[in-house]
Amino acid sequence: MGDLVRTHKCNDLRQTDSGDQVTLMGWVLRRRDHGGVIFIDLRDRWGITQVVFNPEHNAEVHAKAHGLRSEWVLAIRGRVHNRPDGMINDKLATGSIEVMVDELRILNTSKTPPFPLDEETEVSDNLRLQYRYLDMRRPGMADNFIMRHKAAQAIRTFLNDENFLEIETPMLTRSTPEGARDYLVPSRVNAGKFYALPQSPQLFKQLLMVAGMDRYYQITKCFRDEDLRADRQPEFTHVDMELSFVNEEEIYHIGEEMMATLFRATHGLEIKTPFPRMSYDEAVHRFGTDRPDIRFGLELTDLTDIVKDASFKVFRQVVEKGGVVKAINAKGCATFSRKDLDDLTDFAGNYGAKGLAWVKVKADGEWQSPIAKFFKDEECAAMTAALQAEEGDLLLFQADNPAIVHQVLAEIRLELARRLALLDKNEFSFLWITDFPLVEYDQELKRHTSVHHPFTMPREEDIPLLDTEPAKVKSRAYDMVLNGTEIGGGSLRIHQKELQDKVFATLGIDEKEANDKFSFLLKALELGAPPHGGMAFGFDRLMMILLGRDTIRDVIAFPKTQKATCPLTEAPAPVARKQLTELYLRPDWEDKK
RNA sequence: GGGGUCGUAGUUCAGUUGGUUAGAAUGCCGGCCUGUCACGCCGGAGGUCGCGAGUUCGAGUCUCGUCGGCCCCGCCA
Repeated sequence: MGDLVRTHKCNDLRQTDSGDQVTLMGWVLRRRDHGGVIFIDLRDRWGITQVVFNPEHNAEVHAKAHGLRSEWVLAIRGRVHNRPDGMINDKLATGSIEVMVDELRILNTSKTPPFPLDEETEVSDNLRLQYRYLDMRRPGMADNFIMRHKAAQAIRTFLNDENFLEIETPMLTRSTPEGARDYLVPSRVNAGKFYALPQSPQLFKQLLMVAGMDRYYQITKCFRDEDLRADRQPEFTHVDMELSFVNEEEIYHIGEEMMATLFRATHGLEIKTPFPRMSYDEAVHRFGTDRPDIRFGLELTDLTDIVKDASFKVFRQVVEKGGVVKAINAKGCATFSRKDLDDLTDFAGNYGAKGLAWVKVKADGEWQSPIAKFFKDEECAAMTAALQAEEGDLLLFQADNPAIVHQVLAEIRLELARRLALLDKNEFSFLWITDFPLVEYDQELKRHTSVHHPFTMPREEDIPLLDTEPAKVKSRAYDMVLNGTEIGGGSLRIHQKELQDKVFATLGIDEKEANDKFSFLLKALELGAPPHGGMAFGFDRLMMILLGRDTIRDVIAFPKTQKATCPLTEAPAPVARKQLTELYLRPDWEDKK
């Protein structure tokens, strides 16, 4: 750069700057060489400015500019000119001016990039991640990270103003039972012992409440060693918070105001608060899921009572075995072709459906369907009434145990919404889900497991049920759902040892194990733990929705592939044998090959 | 652990029923061009068809395996 000092960014200059001497630095976005005059679009994080090399203005600099190529890094000094009449480019914020270059310094050259840095070309994920620093130069990507920064700042400002303290918690901590698989870190100075990377700062934030910090937050990394999805990465970011001496209402209020602040800061959008609330039972009953997308209808209708005595054996036997029969009325979808229905049946199969019964409602309410013949007229009429079916509708049935019926129909409901283009990315529909069960029975483990986590407070009036019918106990937990995605959740926590012991017992964690794994928490609960509760938001998912992207990878600077590798650094990678022996690790995978 | 899909020039893709020398666009290189803004015109280079077997007179194309990307199920308190 020599003695050159940047005076402006590439989005700064306007006609009011005409005549000024300026110095810009940035990358060559495009070069238009007319043999005579040469135009370069110079790009930086802020924008684009056209710079001009004219042989009549400065022959030496013009000659040098001939050699410029894409993504070379330049410093240019020159004078701002208003563009000639009719030459104004409306597509550029700086399109009414250009900089006539007096001095050109090539700060660095560049090889031809391995893929075009425009927004249009769809480049393979592998290549993008391998050259992530180039991928991030593309305008659409750069915007994501600018917005992510703004969002984080808005959240910090809001929580600071609400008297929260940002406090860091350890990345090297201990493995705890329950939950996801841990990432483990061997200890060099403690042979045979391991740290775990945190799945969340859950226990530390509770201890911060015991410490009297009263209101804590942290925007922090969490780690879970599970298989990846479009919206799941092994390391991801939580907006984590915890409050003392609060009830649900105060926590809902904080969550709602934080979202309102966030949408104002990022989209300039006023979202409506308070958010609607729905119990877990209602959500599952009406939508088949505890994270319903309420931007559209297509709700589930329970037909179990109507078909329980029908001559259709498939439905009747399901009901006899304690299953349910539910259906969705896909309004106006009787136009679906045989292939559409076959595709939908295959789709349902992904979620455990054994089939997908369908009915097309014709004129006069007549049923066109492979199963129509199994039902009496009054049964058809009762179902038609329950589903509010009209001519032109398509009815989709699912009969099985409730878990399958709900999952299948919930997914079909979403698939129908996608096919019918009912999902508006610019609509943001928030919802609280409340009154979750505390525990559910795990058939494989033959015991109850936490729906939220083991530190969740049961509803007080349900506590006696812990001994008799744990599955009926409701918890004081809540999820925030945005457009069908769970973006956050939390609970009031247990703050008394007796109750925590009781819940551990319900989960099949005996006194020895509880003391072994959680003695530090149990001790703290006996040393003046205040009532407390909180929540955590999945920051990456939130940004993904906010930016209308289809994958969480687009809002993470250096994400992993589906196999949890990093094409850029080639992590994970082998390590030297010495490193292993230092850690008291003796690999046997070579023998196993 | 399982299902699906994709892999051809630097990039994005096409490639018929298995049949001569694997194409297009863009990018790249060279030349021309003084008002473009996805500049234009002319010319050129560029391929281990992911990898390995197999079938066949002959494989980008068919079969099997394998590696990798993506989507999904399971898993993710």
